[in-house]
Amino acid sequence: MIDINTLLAWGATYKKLSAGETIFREGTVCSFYHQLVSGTVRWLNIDDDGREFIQYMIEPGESFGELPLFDDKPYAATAIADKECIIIRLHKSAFIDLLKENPETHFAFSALLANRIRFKIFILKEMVHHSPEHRLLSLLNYFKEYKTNICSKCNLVKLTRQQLADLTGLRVETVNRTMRHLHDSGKLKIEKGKVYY
Amino acid sequence: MIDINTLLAWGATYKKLSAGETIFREGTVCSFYHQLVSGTVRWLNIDDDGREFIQYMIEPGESFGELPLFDDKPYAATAIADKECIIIRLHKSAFIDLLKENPETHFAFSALLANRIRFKIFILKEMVHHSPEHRLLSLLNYFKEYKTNICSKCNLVKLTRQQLADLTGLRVETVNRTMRHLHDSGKLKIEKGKVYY
DNA sequence: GGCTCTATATGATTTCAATCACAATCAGTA
DNA sequence: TACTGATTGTGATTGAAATCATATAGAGCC
Repeated sequence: MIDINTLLAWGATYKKLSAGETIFREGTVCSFYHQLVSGTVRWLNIDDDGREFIQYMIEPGESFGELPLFDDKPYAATAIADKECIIIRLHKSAFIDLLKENPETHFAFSALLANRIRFKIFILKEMVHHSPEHRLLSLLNYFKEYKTNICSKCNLVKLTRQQLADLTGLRVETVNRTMRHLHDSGKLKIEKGKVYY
Repeated sequence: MIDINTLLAWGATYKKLSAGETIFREGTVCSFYHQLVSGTVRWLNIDDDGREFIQYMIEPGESFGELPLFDDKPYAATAIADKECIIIRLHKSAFIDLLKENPETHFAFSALLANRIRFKIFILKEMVHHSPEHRLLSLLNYFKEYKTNICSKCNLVKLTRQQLADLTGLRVETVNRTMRHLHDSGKLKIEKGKVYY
Protein backbone atom coordinates (compact mmCIF):
# COMPACT_ATOMS: atom_id res chain seq x y z
CA MET A 1 0.00 0.00 0.00
CA ILE A 2 2.60 2.58 1.10
CA ASP A 3 6.00 2.51 -0.59
CA ILE A 4 8.43 0.52 1.57
CA ASN A 5 11.25 3.06 1.28
CA THR A 6 8.91 5.78 2.50
CA LEU A 7 7.92 3.61 5.44
CA LEU A 8 11.58 2.90 6.28
CA ALA A 9 12.40 6.62 6.01
CA TRP A 10 9.70 7.28 8.61
CA GLY A 11 11.19 4.70 10.96
CA ALA A 12 9.35 1.47 10.10
CA THR A 13 10.91 -1.89 10.98
CA TYR A 14 10.66 -5.40 9.59
CA LYS A 15 9.38 -8.36 11.52
CA LYS A 16 9.40 -12.06 10.63
CA LEU A 17 6.64 -14.40 11.75
CA SER A 18 6.25 -18.14 11.47
CA ALA A 19 3.06 -19.80 10.31
CA GLY A 20 0.30 -19.75 12.91
CA GLU A 21 1.75 -16.89 14.94
CA THR A 22 -0.66 -14.26 16.23
CA ILE A 23 0.23 -10.71 15.15
CA PHE A 24 -2.40 -8.93 17.20
CA ARG A 25 -5.52 -9.98 19.00
CA GLU A 26 -9.12 -8.75 18.87
CA GLY A 27 -9.91 -6.31 21.67
CA THR A 28 -6.32 -5.20 22.32
CA VAL A 29 -5.02 -1.70 21.70
CA CYS A 30 -3.03 -0.76 18.66
CA SER A 31 0.44 0.80 18.44
CA PHE A 32 1.44 0.08 14.86
CA TYR A 33 0.55 0.40 11.23
CA HIS A 34 1.08 -3.06 9.65
CA GLN A 35 1.88 -3.88 6.04
CA LEU A 36 2.46 -7.36 4.69
CA VAL A 37 5.67 -7.85 2.68
CA SER A 38 5.49 -11.60 2.02
CA GLY A 39 3.28 -14.49 3.11
CA THR A 40 -0.44 -14.43 3.91
CA VAL A 41 -2.35 -13.16 6.92
CA ARG A 42 -5.79 -14.27 8.08
CA TRP A 43 -7.73 -11.48 9.72
CA LEU A 44 -10.52 -13.17 11.65
CA ASN A 45 -12.83 -13.51 14.62
CA ILE A 46 -12.83 -16.58 16.79
CA ASP A 47 -16.03 -17.33 18.70
CA ASP A 48 -16.49 -19.07 22.05
CA ASP A 49 -16.54 -22.50 20.40
CA GLY A 50 -13.21 -21.80 18.68
CA ARG A 51 -14.94 -21.38 15.33
CA GLU A 52 -13.23 -18.97 12.96
CA PHE A 53 -14.84 -16.40 10.73
CA ILE A 54 -12.31 -14.94 8.33
CA GLN A 55 -12.99 -11.25 7.71
CA TYR A 56 -10.18 -10.69 5.20
CA MET A 57 -7.32 -12.68 3.71
CA ILE A 58 -4.36 -10.31 3.45
CA GLU A 59 -1.90 -10.66 0.59
CA PRO A 60 1.58 -9.11 0.12
CA GLY A 61 1.53 -5.33 -0.34
CA GLU A 62 -1.67 -4.90 1.65
CA SER A 63 -1.98 -3.20 4.98
CA PHE A 64 -4.07 -4.72 7.75
CA GLY A 65 -5.53 -3.78 11.11
CA GLU A 66 -5.93 -0.17 10.01
CA LEU A 67 -9.15 0.64 11.86
CA PRO A 68 -7.68 1.55 15.28
CA LEU A 69 -5.26 3.95 13.58
CA PHE A 70 -8.23 6.10 12.58
CA ASP A 71 -10.77 5.69 15.37
CA ASP A 72 -8.62 4.84 18.43
CA LYS A 73 -10.76 1.84 19.32
CA PRO A 74 -9.35 -1.65 19.95
CA TYR A 75 -8.75 -4.18 17.19
CA ALA A 76 -12.01 -5.54 15.78
CA ALA A 77 -10.43 -8.89 14.88
CA THR A 78 -7.32 -11.01 15.31
CA ALA A 79 -4.48 -11.24 12.78
CA ILE A 80 -2.73 -14.60 12.35
CA ALA A 81 0.15 -15.43 10.00
CA ASP A 82 -1.31 -18.07 7.67
CA LYS A 83 2.13 -18.96 6.35
CA GLU A 84 5.59 -17.69 7.26
CA CYS A 85 5.36 -13.92 6.88
CA ILE A 86 7.47 -10.80 6.72
CA ILE A 87 5.69 -7.65 7.81
CA ILE A 88 6.76 -4.05 8.11
CA ARG A 89 5.50 -1.96 11.01
CA LEU A 90 5.38 1.78 11.65
CA HIS A 91 4.47 3.43 14.93
CA LYS A 92 0.93 4.76 15.00
CA SER A 93 2.00 8.36 15.72
CA ALA A 94 4.52 8.29 12.85
CA PHE A 95 1.83 6.88 10.56
CA ILE A 96 -0.56 9.73 11.39
CA ASP A 97 2.22 12.27 10.80
CA LEU A 98 3.00 10.60 7.49
CA LEU A 99 -0.65 11.00 6.43
CA LYS A 100 -0.72 14.62 7.55
CA GLU A 101 2.31 15.44 5.44
CA ASN A 102 1.09 13.40 2.46
CA PRO A 103 -2.57 14.17 1.79
CA GLU A 104 -2.50 12.04 -1.38
CA THR A 105 -1.57 9.03 0.75
CA HIS A 106 -4.43 9.88 3.07
CA PHE A 107 -6.82 9.90 0.09
CA ALA A 108 -5.38 6.58 -1.05
CA PHE A 109 -6.15 5.24 2.41
CA SER A 110 -9.69 6.53 2.24
CA ALA A 111 -10.05 4.57 -0.99
CA LEU A 112 -8.67 1.49 0.75
CA LEU A 113 -11.17 1.84 3.59
CA ALA A 114 -13.95 2.30 1.02
CA ASN A 115 -12.85 -0.95 -0.61
CA ARG A 116 -12.87 -2.77 2.70
CA ILE A 117 -16.49 -1.65 3.19
CA ARG A 118 -17.37 -2.67 -0.37
CA PHE A 119 -16.11 -6.19 0.28
CA LYS A 120 -18.22 -6.48 3.42
CA ILE A 121 -21.31 -5.11 1.68
CA PHE A 122 -20.73 -7.56 -1.13
CA ILE A 123 -20.26 -10.51 1.23
CA LEU A 124 -23.37 -9.71 3.22
CA LYS A 125 -25.54 -9.21 0.17
CA GLU A 126 -24.31 -12.42 -1.46
CA MET A 127 -24.12 -14.64 1.64
CA VAL A 128 -27.39 -13.83 3.36
CA HIS A 129 -30.47 -15.41 1.73
CA HIS A 130 -28.44 -17.53 -0.71
CA SER A 131 -27.51 -21.16 -1.36
CA PRO A 132 -24.03 -22.55 -0.68
CA GLU A 133 -23.45 -22.75 -4.43
CA HIS A 134 -24.29 -19.08 -4.90
CA ARG A 135 -22.18 -18.08 -1.91
CA LEU A 136 -19.09 -19.91 -3.08
CA LEU A 137 -19.38 -18.78 -6.69
CA SER A 138 -19.89 -15.16 -5.61
CA LEU A 139 -16.81 -15.31 -3.44
CA LEU A 140 -14.70 -16.91 -6.16
CA ASN A 141 -15.92 -14.34 -8.68
CA TYR A 142 -14.94 -11.55 -6.35
CA PHE A 143 -11.46 -13.01 -5.83
CA LYS A 144 -11.10 -13.53 -9.56
CA GLU A 145 -12.09 -9.94 -10.31
CA TYR A 146 -9.76 -8.47 -7.72
CA LYS A 147 -6.98 -10.94 -8.49
CA THR A 148 -6.59 -12.13 -4.92
CA ASN A 149 -6.49 -15.65 -3.52
CA ILE A 150 -6.70 -17.08 -7.02
CA CYS A 151 -3.55 -17.45 -9.15
CA SER A 152 -4.16 -15.27 -12.19
CA LYS A 153 -1.91 -17.47 -14.32
CA CYS A 154 -2.99 -21.01 -13.43
CA ASN A 155 -6.43 -20.26 -11.86
CA LEU A 156 -5.50 -22.18 -8.72
CA VAL A 157 -7.63 -21.23 -5.75
CA LYS A 158 -5.10 -20.67 -2.99
CA LEU A 159 -7.51 -21.43 -0.16
CA THR A 160 -8.36 -24.63 1.66
CA ARG A 161 -11.97 -25.85 1.90
CA GLN A 162 -11.87 -24.90 5.57
CA GLN A 163 -10.88 -21.34 4.70
CA LEU A 164 -13.62 -21.08 2.08
CA ALA A 165 -16.02 -22.30 4.78
CA ASP A 166 -14.70 -19.72 7.25
CA LEU A 167 -15.09 -16.95 4.67
CA THR A 168 -18.68 -17.85 3.74
CA GLY A 169 -20.04 -19.08 7.05
CA LEU A 170 -20.60 -22.59 5.71
CA ARG A 171 -19.24 -25.92 7.05
CA VAL A 172 -16.32 -27.76 5.48
CA GLU A 173 -18.52 -30.71 4.50
CA THR A 174 -20.97 -28.40 2.77
CA VAL A 175 -18.14 -26.63 0.96
CA ASN A 176 -16.71 -30.00 -0.12
CA ARG A 177 -20.01 -31.29 -1.44
CA THR A 178 -20.82 -27.99 -3.16
CA MET A 179 -17.38 -27.82 -4.78
CA ARG A 180 -17.94 -31.37 -6.09
CA HIS A 181 -21.29 -30.33 -7.60
CA LEU A 182 -19.66 -27.28 -9.17
CA HIS A 183 -16.96 -29.55 -10.60
CA ASP A 184 -19.57 -32.01 -11.91
CA SER A 185 -21.56 -29.21 -13.54
CA GLY A 186 -18.38 -27.88 -15.14
CA LYS A 187 -18.34 -24.54 -13.28
CA LEU A 188 -14.85 -25.22 -11.92
CA LYS A 189 -12.21 -27.92 -11.93
CA ILE A 190 -10.88 -30.09 -9.14
CA GLU A 191 -7.62 -31.92 -9.76
CA LYS A 192 -5.95 -33.90 -6.98
CA GLY A 193 -8.09 -32.02 -4.51
CA LYS A 194 -6.94 -28.62 -5.77
CA VAL A 195 -9.56 -26.21 -7.10
CA TYR A 196 -9.09 -24.26 -10.33
CA TYR A 197 -11.48 -21.43 -11.19
CA MET B 1 -21.30 14.75 10.25
CA ILE B 2 -20.12 18.01 8.63
CA ASP B 3 -21.45 21.27 10.05
CA ILE B 4 -24.45 22.39 7.95
CA ASN B 5 -23.29 26.00 7.68
CA THR B 6 -19.94 24.81 6.33
CA LEU B 7 -21.74 22.67 3.77
CA LEU B 8 -23.96 25.60 2.73
CA ALA B 9 -20.91 27.86 2.44
CA TRP B 10 -19.41 25.35 0.03
CA GLY B 11 -22.54 25.36 -2.10
CA ALA B 12 -24.64 22.53 -0.69
CA THR B 13 -28.40 22.48 -1.27
CA TYR B 14 -31.36 21.01 0.59
CA LYS B 15 -33.69 18.41 -0.85
CA LYS B 16 -36.97 17.07 0.50
CA LEU B 17 -38.06 13.48 -0.11
CA SER B 18 -41.27 11.67 0.64
CA ALA B 19 -41.35 8.22 2.28
CA GLY B 20 -40.36 5.41 -0.07
CA GLU B 21 -38.55 7.63 -2.56
CA THR B 22 -35.26 6.34 -3.95
CA ILE B 23 -32.33 8.71 -3.40
CA PHE B 24 -29.79 6.77 -5.45
CA ARG B 25 -29.57 3.29 -6.82
CA GLU B 26 -26.95 0.53 -6.56
CA GLY B 27 -24.64 0.46 -9.56
CA THR B 28 -25.17 4.07 -10.65
CA VAL B 29 -22.48 6.75 -10.57
CA CYS B 30 -22.22 9.32 -7.85
CA SER B 31 -22.22 13.10 -8.10
CA PHE B 32 -23.01 14.20 -4.56
CA TYR B 33 -22.08 13.98 -0.95
CA HIS B 34 -25.30 13.28 1.01
CA GLN B 35 -26.07 14.10 4.61
CA LEU B 36 -29.37 13.39 6.35
CA VAL B 37 -30.98 16.36 8.11
CA SER B 38 -34.26 14.77 9.23
CA GLY B 39 -36.06 11.47 8.70
CA THR B 40 -34.53 8.02 8.22
CA VAL B 41 -32.81 6.43 5.24
CA ARG B 42 -32.50 2.71 4.54
CA TRP B 43 -29.27 1.86 2.73
CA LEU B 44 -29.84 -1.59 1.26
CA ASN B 45 -29.43 -4.18 -1.43
CA ILE B 46 -32.40 -5.70 -3.21
CA ASP B 47 -31.91 -9.13 -4.73
CA ASP B 48 -33.55 -10.66 -7.79
CA ASP B 49 -36.51 -11.89 -5.75
CA GLY B 50 -37.11 -8.37 -4.41
CA ARG B 51 -35.76 -9.36 -1.01
CA GLU B 52 -34.08 -6.53 0.89
CA PHE B 53 -30.91 -6.69 2.90
CA ILE B 54 -30.44 -3.50 4.92
CA GLN B 55 -26.76 -2.55 5.13
CA TYR B 56 -27.21 0.53 7.30
CA MET B 57 -30.06 2.52 8.79
CA ILE B 58 -29.12 6.19 8.50
CA GLU B 59 -30.24 8.63 11.17
CA PRO B 60 -30.24 12.47 11.16
CA GLY B 61 -26.75 14.02 11.14
CA GLU B 62 -25.18 11.02 9.39
CA SER B 63 -23.78 11.00 5.90
CA PHE B 64 -24.53 8.14 3.53
CA GLY B 65 -23.35 6.78 0.20
CA GLU B 66 -19.81 8.00 0.88
CA LEU B 67 -17.89 5.18 -0.79
CA PRO B 68 -17.94 6.45 -4.39
CA LEU B 69 -16.61 9.81 -3.22
CA PHE B 70 -13.37 8.11 -2.27
CA ASP B 71 -12.93 5.30 -4.76
CA ASP B 72 -14.81 6.52 -7.85
CA LYS B 73 -16.72 3.25 -8.18
CA PRO B 74 -20.52 3.05 -8.49
CA TYR B 75 -22.84 2.93 -5.49
CA ALA B 76 -22.62 -0.40 -3.67
CA ALA B 77 -26.24 -0.20 -2.49
CA THR B 78 -29.48 1.72 -2.90
CA ALA B 79 -30.66 4.52 -0.60
CA ILE B 80 -34.39 4.81 0.10
CA ALA B 81 -36.15 7.38 2.28
CA ASP B 82 -37.76 5.30 5.02
CA LYS B 83 -39.89 8.24 6.17
CA GLU B 84 -40.24 11.76 4.82
CA CYS B 85 -36.69 13.11 4.75
CA ILE B 86 -34.73 16.30 4.33
CA ILE B 87 -31.21 15.83 3.03
CA ILE B 88 -28.40 18.21 2.20
CA ARG B 89 -26.23 17.54 -0.83
CA LEU B 90 -22.84 18.85 -1.92
CA HIS B 91 -21.23 18.28 -5.29
CA LYS B 92 -18.56 15.58 -5.24
CA SER B 93 -15.80 17.92 -6.48
CA ALA B 94 -16.67 20.54 -3.86
CA PHE B 95 -16.66 17.81 -1.20
CA ILE B 96 -13.15 16.69 -2.17
CA ASP B 97 -11.94 20.31 -2.13
CA LEU B 98 -13.52 20.76 1.28
CA LEU B 99 -11.57 17.74 2.60
CA LYS B 100 -8.35 18.98 1.05
CA GLU B 101 -8.69 22.33 2.78
CA ASN B 102 -9.80 20.76 6.06
CA PRO B 103 -7.55 17.85 6.93
CA GLU B 104 -9.23 17.44 10.32
CA THR B 105 -12.53 16.82 8.53
CA HIS B 106 -10.75 14.27 6.37
CA PHE B 107 -9.51 12.49 9.51
CA ALA B 108 -13.02 12.59 10.93
CA PHE B 109 -14.20 10.92 7.74
CA SER B 110 -11.56 8.24 8.04
CA ALA B 111 -12.92 7.55 11.51
CA LEU B 112 -16.42 7.34 10.04
CA LEU B 113 -15.29 4.85 7.40
CA ALA B 114 -13.53 2.85 10.11
CA ASN B 115 -16.80 2.73 12.05
CA ARG B 116 -18.71 1.57 8.99
CA ILE B 117 -16.25 -1.33 8.69
CA ARG B 118 -16.52 -2.09 12.38
CA PHE B 119 -20.29 -2.42 12.09
CA LYS B 120 -19.93 -4.86 9.20
CA ILE B 121 -17.28 -6.90 11.00
CA PHE B 122 -19.53 -7.00 14.04
CA ILE B 123 -22.59 -8.02 12.02
CA LEU B 124 -20.73 -10.80 10.21
CA LYS B 125 -19.15 -12.19 13.34
CA GLU B 126 -22.44 -12.14 15.26
CA MET B 127 -24.77 -13.24 12.48
CA VAL B 128 -22.83 -16.11 10.95
CA HIS B 129 -22.87 -19.33 13.01
CA HIS B 130 -25.43 -18.02 15.51
CA SER B 131 -29.06 -18.56 16.52
CA PRO B 132 -31.82 -16.05 15.73
CA GLU B 133 -31.95 -15.14 19.42
CA HIS B 134 -28.23 -14.36 19.49
CA ARG B 135 -28.42 -12.42 16.24
CA LEU B 136 -31.26 -10.20 17.36
CA LEU B 137 -29.84 -9.56 20.82
CA SER B 138 -26.43 -8.70 19.35
CA LEU B 139 -27.99 -6.23 16.96
CA LEU B 140 -30.10 -4.63 19.67
CA ASN B 141 -27.08 -4.39 21.98
CA TYR B 142 -25.12 -2.67 19.24
CA PHE B 143 -27.91 -0.18 18.61
CA LYS B 144 -28.26 0.41 22.33
CA GLU B 145 -24.53 1.04 22.73
CA TYR B 146 -24.35 3.42 19.77
CA LYS B 147 -27.69 5.05 20.62
CA THR B 148 -29.18 4.49 17.19
CA ASN B 149 -32.53 2.99 16.24
CA ILE B 150 -33.48 2.66 19.90
CA CYS B 151 -34.93 5.63 21.80
CA SER B 152 -32.45 6.32 24.59
CA LYS B 153 -35.24 7.76 26.78
CA CYS B 154 -38.07 5.26 26.40
CA ASN B 155 -36.12 2.23 25.06
CA LEU B 156 -38.48 1.92 22.11
CA VAL B 157 -36.95 -0.02 19.22
CA LYS B 158 -37.70 2.18 16.23
CA LEU B 159 -37.62 -0.67 13.71
CA THR B 160 -40.32 -2.95 12.37
CA ARG B 161 -39.97 -6.75 12.57
CA GLN B 162 -39.42 -6.73 8.83
CA GLN B 163 -36.52 -4.30 9.17
CA LEU B 164 -34.97 -6.38 11.96
CA ALA B 165 -35.29 -9.37 9.63
CA ASP B 166 -33.69 -7.45 6.77
CA LEU B 167 -30.81 -6.37 9.02
CA THR B 168 -30.08 -9.86 10.34
CA GLY B 169 -30.88 -12.01 7.32
CA LEU B 170 -33.75 -13.76 9.13
CA ARG B 171 -37.42 -14.02 8.09
CA VAL B 172 -40.19 -11.91 9.61
CA GLU B 173 -41.88 -14.97 11.11
CA THR B 174 -38.64 -16.05 12.76
CA VAL B 175 -38.08 -12.54 14.11
CA ASN B 176 -41.63 -12.46 15.46
CA ARG B 177 -41.35 -15.81 17.17
CA THR B 178 -37.89 -15.00 18.56
CA MET B 179 -39.02 -11.62 19.87
CA ARG B 180 -41.93 -13.38 21.63
CA HIS B 181 -39.51 -15.81 23.28
CA LEU B 182 -37.29 -12.91 24.34
CA HIS B 183 -40.35 -11.19 25.78
CA ASP B 184 -41.43 -14.38 27.60
CA SER B 185 -37.95 -14.86 29.05
CA GLY B 186 -37.91 -11.23 30.21
CA LYS B 187 -35.04 -10.10 27.96
CA LEU B 188 -37.16 -7.37 26.40
CA LYS B 189 -40.72 -6.06 26.53
CA ILE B 190 -43.44 -6.06 23.91
CA GLU B 191 -46.40 -3.74 24.48
CA LYS B 192 -49.08 -3.34 21.83
CA GLY B 193 -46.69 -4.89 19.34
CA LYS B 194 -43.95 -2.33 20.07
CA VAL B 195 -40.61 -3.57 21.32
CA TYR B 196 -38.77 -1.96 24.23
CA TYR B 197 -35.15 -2.88 24.95
C1' DG C 1 -67.13 4.71 14.45
C1' DG C 2 -66.13 2.04 10.61
C1' DC C 3 -62.99 1.22 6.69
C1' DT C 4 -58.52 0.00 4.86
C1' DC C 5 -53.85 -1.10 4.92
C1' DT C 6 -49.94 -2.55 7.12
C1' DA C 7 -47.71 -4.93 10.84
C1' DT C 8 -47.78 -8.55 14.05
C1' DA C 9 -48.87 -13.27 15.52
C1' DT C 10 -48.83 -18.25 15.24
C1' DG C 11 -49.72 -23.07 13.65
C1' DA C 12 -48.31 -26.88 10.26
C1' DT C 13 -45.10 -28.53 7.12
C1' DT C 14 -40.98 -28.81 4.43
C1' DT C 15 -36.36 -28.35 3.26
C1' DC C 16 -31.64 -28.16 3.29
C1' DA C 17 -27.38 -27.31 5.68
C1' DA C 18 -25.36 -28.88 10.05
C1' DT C 19 -23.94 -32.62 12.41
C1' DC C 20 -21.99 -37.13 13.17
C1' DA C 21 -19.16 -40.70 11.57
C1' DC C 22 -15.64 -42.55 9.02
C1' DA C 23 -12.92 -43.40 4.62
C1' DA C 24 -9.62 -41.92 1.28
C1' DT C 25 -6.17 -39.04 -0.40
C1' DC C 26 -2.27 -35.97 -0.23
C1' DA C 27 2.04 -33.71 1.46
C1' DG C 28 5.71 -33.63 4.25
C1' DT C 29 9.28 -36.24 6.58
C1' DA C 30 11.96 -39.68 8.95
C1' DT D 1 9.29 -46.40 1.34
C1' DA D 2 6.65 -46.38 5.11
C1' DC D 3 4.73 -43.27 8.61
C1' DT D 4 2.06 -39.30 10.11
C1' DG D 5 -1.04 -35.50 10.20
C1' DA D 6 -3.80 -32.60 7.59
C1' DT D 7 -7.01 -32.12 4.08
C1' DT D 8 -10.55 -33.84 1.16
C1' DG D 9 -14.50 -36.86 0.27
C1' DT D 10 -19.09 -38.95 1.22
C1' DG D 11 -23.03 -41.35 3.45
C1' DA D 12 -26.87 -41.15 7.14
C1' DT D 13 -29.43 -38.51 10.24
C1' DT D 14 -31.17 -34.53 12.51
C1' DG D 15 -32.78 -30.17 13.62
C1' DA D 16 -33.95 -25.59 13.14
C1' DA D 17 -35.31 -21.91 10.23
C1' DA D 18 -37.80 -21.15 5.93
C1' DT D 19 -42.01 -21.55 3.89
C1' DC D 20 -46.94 -21.70 3.48
C1' DA D 21 -51.20 -20.35 5.29
C1' DT D 22 -54.19 -17.66 7.80
C1' DA D 23 -55.68 -14.94 11.83
C1' DT D 24 -55.48 -10.85 14.60
C1' DA D 25 -54.18 -6.39 16.08
C1' DG D 26 -52.88 -1.62 15.35
C1' DA D 27 -52.54 3.03 12.74
C1' DG D 28 -54.22 6.37 9.70
C1' DC D 29 -58.11 8.39 7.43
C1' DC D 30 -62.72 9.69 5.93
